[in-house]
Amino acid sequence: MSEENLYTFENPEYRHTYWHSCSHIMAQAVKRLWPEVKLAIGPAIDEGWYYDLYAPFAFTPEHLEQIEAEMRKICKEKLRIERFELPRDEALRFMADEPFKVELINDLPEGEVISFYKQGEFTDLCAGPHLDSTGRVKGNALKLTACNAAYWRGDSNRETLQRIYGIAFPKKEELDAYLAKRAEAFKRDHNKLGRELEFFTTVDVIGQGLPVLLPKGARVVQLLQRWIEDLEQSKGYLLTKTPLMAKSDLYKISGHWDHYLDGMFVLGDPTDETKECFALRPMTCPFQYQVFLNRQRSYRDLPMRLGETSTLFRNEDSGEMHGLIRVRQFTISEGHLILRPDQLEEEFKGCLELAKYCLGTLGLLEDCTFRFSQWDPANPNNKYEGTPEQWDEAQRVMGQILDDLGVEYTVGIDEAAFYGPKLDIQYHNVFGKEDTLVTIQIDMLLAQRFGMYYIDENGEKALPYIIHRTSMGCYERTLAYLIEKYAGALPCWMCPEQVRILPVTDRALDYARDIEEKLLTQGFRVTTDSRGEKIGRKIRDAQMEKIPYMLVVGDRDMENNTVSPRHRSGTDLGAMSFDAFTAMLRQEVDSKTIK
RNA sequence: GCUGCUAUAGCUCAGUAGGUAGAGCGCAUCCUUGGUAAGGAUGAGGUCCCCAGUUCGAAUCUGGGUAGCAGCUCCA
Repeated sequence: MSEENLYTFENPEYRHTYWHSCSHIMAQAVKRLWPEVKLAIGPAIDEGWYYDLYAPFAFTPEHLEQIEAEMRKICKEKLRIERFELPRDEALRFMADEPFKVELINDLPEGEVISFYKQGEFTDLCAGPHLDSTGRVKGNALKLTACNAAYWRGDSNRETLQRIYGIAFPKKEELDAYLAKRAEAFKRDHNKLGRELEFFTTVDVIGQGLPVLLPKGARVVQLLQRWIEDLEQSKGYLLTKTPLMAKSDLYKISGHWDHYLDGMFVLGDPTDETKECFALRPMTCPFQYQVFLNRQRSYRDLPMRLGETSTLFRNEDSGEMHGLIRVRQFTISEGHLILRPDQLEEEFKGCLELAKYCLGTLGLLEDCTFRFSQWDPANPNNKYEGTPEQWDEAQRVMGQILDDLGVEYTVGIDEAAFYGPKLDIQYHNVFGKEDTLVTIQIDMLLAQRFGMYYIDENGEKALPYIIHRTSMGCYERTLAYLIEKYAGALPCWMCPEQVRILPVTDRALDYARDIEEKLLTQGFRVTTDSRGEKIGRKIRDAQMEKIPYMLVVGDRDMENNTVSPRHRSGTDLGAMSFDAFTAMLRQEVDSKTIK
């Protein structure tokens, strides 16, 4: 970074510092307006900053406007921002009226420097760094964007604070551009667009987290499912179909009863030992293992690759549901590979390549990153199965494989499954939020619990390694991200309606029906707009519904026996023969082209 | 689960200091219709989310649910 770029927004450190100073200005403004408000923490984040506050009232949009106005004043006052340090006891006395700050100071390790930043009458406990003056912040290019709840120290057992988010730029135009971009992203929100375009809906009497897939959504999921099942067949996977529920006994063997009970829908009374108790399955593993256990297996049977389009049920807390992304019932391209140790690396590689191929074909891979999710050795609760030695071994093997494959990843501590480490493929959506799309896990524990031995080449019983994996994650979530990625205009091959025929006048209706029939016969998804509306209206409606191709047919086409396709992007492809059109469409569909 | 906000026609929303409701778009019928984003007329549609309470009377006030949204916490 050259000298002149050091203090520009191009420099992430400067940007961070700028936003951090904004958070102090915001806290100062709040303190001026409502001195009784207590301060928690106020860091810079990827986009802007927030400050967590404890107030005896709830902040409203009107409050935020007042705070913004006061912030502008503070910017104009050009207060010098000065750093100073205090010994611990003085620091505690200085912050005696701020209980959260006191807790922070008390938690600082012995010998740690305790620094403060002062601007005018306001001083905050802070490690810095900061700008040198509040005058550096452009008052008319800042905006408080939201106010929400947040737990003190991220702990749901502690105080609920109010978190005010803000964003700022050096120039007003940049702020306006940012806000406009954000508004655009909201239009792509699958939860809004997916409902508008009739991919799914929710019904209050069905319940939270249980979306109804409407014909369009159901068709997309079916097409994805067929594609994945065929693909997995071509990779040597065996298809299974296992029950959606089982007696509690199964989950007791697998460990789900001990580690996942809160997340399960239990049918019956688990405390009544005289009656059978069932539970809907939250994962497929213990069911699919029964396929391996069906008979004695030889080392020659391995690798055994099992795949299943598997519907799962997880009893999420009521506040967790979100559109198609977080639901209580979902269907995943699930699978387990049962392996000899010497097959682990190659099969893991195969799983990773398959997932990358699937996400790449969908066009989602470019927005993905990889996370090596590990256990937390210091985790005080009983979240994980197995011994530290087993975990170290599983993570060592997985780390080795990832390095051998040259996968660039971040490490997520305490993100592992209860039975083993994971490679998570994280999708970053239009709002910059991330979610797991695909996960590939190594499990060195459950085989033993289920007694899944095979006979090795020496005639001895041996424990296999197991990979839990998915090809493209769960269908509902993937559909959500496809809607956002393409703003509803899905690639033609997975579109519920690929072609809409638009007769220019009623005279062309029979001709349109004729073409529709022929396209249907060839396996394309097509409808005819037979409404007595003018052609411009029909085109507008088809475009709003993001139909890939419109076939406008009128007298001219009837005379010449042609069709006049028009792509949803606006491209008019001109008159062509029916065969030429279907050949083009067939090519696009078969190659899964994205356009 | 926690905090805050929200719920009126298929959709987007207005409305009433408590007296059973409106607009635009959409939908249906008829007319119109030769070409790239809104042709016309007529009409049908509402337990104003649900259940209690207050009241002569509740869509409106109060309480409790349910669902949706934002975020936190948790997760695919």
